[in-house]
Amino acid sequence: MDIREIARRAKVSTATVSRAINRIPTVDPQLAKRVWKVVDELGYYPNTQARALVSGKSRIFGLVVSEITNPFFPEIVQTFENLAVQHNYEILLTSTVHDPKRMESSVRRMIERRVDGVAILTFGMEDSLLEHLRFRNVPLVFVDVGPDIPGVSNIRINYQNGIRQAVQHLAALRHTKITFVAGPLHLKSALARQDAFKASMEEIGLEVAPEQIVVGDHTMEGGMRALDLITGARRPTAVVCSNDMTAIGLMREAYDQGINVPRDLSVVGFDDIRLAQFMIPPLTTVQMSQTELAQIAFKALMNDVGRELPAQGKSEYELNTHLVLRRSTALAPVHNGRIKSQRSGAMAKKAQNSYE
Amino acid sequence: MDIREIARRAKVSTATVSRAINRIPTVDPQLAKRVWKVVDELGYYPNTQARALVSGKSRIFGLVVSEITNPFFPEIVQTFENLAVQHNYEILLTSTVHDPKRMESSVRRMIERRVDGVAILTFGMEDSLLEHLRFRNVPLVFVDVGPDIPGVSNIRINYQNGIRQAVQHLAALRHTKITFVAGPLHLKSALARQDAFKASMEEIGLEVAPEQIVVGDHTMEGGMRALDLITGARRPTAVVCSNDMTAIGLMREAYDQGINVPRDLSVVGFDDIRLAQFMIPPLTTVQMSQTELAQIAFKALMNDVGRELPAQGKSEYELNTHLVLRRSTALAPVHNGRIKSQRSGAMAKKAQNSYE
DNA sequence: ATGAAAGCGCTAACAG
DNA sequence: CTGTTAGCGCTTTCAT
Repeated sequence: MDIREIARRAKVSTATVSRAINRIPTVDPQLAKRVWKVVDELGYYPNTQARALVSGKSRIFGLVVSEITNPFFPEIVQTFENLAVQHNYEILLTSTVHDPKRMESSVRRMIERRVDGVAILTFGMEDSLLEHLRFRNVPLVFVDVGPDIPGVSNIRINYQNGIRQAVQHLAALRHTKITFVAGPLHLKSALARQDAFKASMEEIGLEVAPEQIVVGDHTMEGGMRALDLITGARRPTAVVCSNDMTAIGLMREAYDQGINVPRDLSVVGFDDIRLAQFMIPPLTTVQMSQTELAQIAFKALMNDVGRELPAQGKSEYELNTHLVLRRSTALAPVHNGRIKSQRSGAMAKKAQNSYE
Repeated sequence: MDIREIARRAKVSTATVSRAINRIPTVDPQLAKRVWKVVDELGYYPNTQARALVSGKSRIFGLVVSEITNPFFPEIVQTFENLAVQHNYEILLTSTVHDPKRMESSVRRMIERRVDGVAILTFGMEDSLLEHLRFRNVPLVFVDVGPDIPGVSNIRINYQNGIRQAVQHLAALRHTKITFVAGPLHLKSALARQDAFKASMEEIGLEVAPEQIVVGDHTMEGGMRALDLITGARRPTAVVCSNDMTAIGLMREAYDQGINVPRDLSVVGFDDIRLAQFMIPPLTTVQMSQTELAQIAFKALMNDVGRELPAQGKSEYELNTHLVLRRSTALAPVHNGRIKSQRSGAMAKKAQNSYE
């Protein structure tokens, strides 16, 4: 069943069917109705491949993520998909699973399907691959790691704001020995978070000794291992993690070792994945809205689509971050005498979102 | 840049280029090499849309889920994607977000893109929509809810095995008042789990009073609400949840109310989403392997693809379930006297996977 | 306002 | 073994 059959049955030309279906206003309402009637009766659906072939537009946006199973992404993918449906786009989702081969095949698949744009959320991509995409004038949007190339949109995350709030919150609770569990430092995003932490500490005159930074890997397992790294001789009373997964793993290990969060150890995460609020205790964390991120990325792509020229200047977008108070932080325990330390839980509950 | 340009530069016909690219063995190695050289030099990628148009195969599999953000799905999507890459397929991921309109648009998009098969993981789909797909002879695979129609593959989940193990585990820990938090009962999968629970209780002579079944909605929020429903007059000492999200919400609420899991209340989940092991305490749950599920679904689709006839008989697949012991269950507290009750944690740790 | 026909990039007969 | 050519299903000039 194709457009010709519809044309035959509606006794019009294929051109008219095409026009009717595409709601071109110049077609006679009578004819249009006749066409739609046949279309509905036969349950005809236009062939997108054929349309794409002739129009040169696939109406597909590529979405490259590191791993779909990373809780950070599903929210983004869902929002992106919602937007895609609204605008009659499809998404081509690929994951690199931290494998250069997969990254390469990702790009190849995008090109072969002739995507109209690609959002890269993988925290890092080889330049040579990028070239293949740029070469074909595919609109691109990067988060955080975008190169400074015209025609490429970048979403800059303001890590500093949220992390400063986290550090100051901890300081206000009288913590002075605050450790940071970093992510893999070859990732710009991980490095930026670490830098933001150092800067925030210095701002308020707190020194950051080398042992106050331990390197994790942004996984829950890494978070579990990280706890042992920080519970050495000079154990901190608070720890800021480079992402929520790390914080979750760390809290889980703390539980195993009988360390009570937040009484013995305050924990702050980063990202605010949906799960954070369901942790025990609910995780205080720096929010970087996944919904907003997806919206910005989609908008950036839509904005570049249809532009003929390689898009004159690069576009920059910014996404802010801020602390969300929950219950994984408390007043620093009093050093000697083990006085019954207070939990900030109740307070935090009332003050929730006070930084928003 | 198209196949003609390659042909021109390699001084062969387009047919030869096509053959070379598709690795048809009959082409002269000399020519093939010449073709590949040009292809690499120009960075040529065949246009999938054109290929699909002429071959009638899109090499796209549709994947319909309820919500991408439901932690149950990412693992499935990732596995499905891995398999897809291996077999040179793409996945078209759509979510119904529990909205009939979205469900409908899902099907429409699948058909418009001419997918070669669809895996439906939404726990329920309207028959009329199904018809559109069947009408076009699109291979279909359902989980659990599949209709008994020839040409449709079904993956049947054996809920009974896992839930029986859960109930018997609890009984062995001397629990007699065990409550079940069901999911939305209009879902076959939720109903089947509830039935399995009832049957398992009866098998060992434990009665299930009406108040021992409360209805949740398979969300964390629902799990939180469920706790209040069960902590009435005759509070149970153990609760089995219809899915892990419910269990996670319930544990979170228990924490808020000062109810200690597992000392005061044993909790068992269902699904074994990855998060379960990172809960505090790690959640004992019935595993229904998401990886296996995805593999079976993919295989079912691959198996039906290329078949000319509407696939003679329907294919049935089965997926088993089993209990994974972790640390959210313990000996039932002694009723009077509040004797220091033992945690089964340590035991469970050693006995882990004993049911596998 | 409508129709005839060219052509998007590729594959697959068919001929040679 | 290679080339010529006819479509795949649709959109879009260009005539009418």
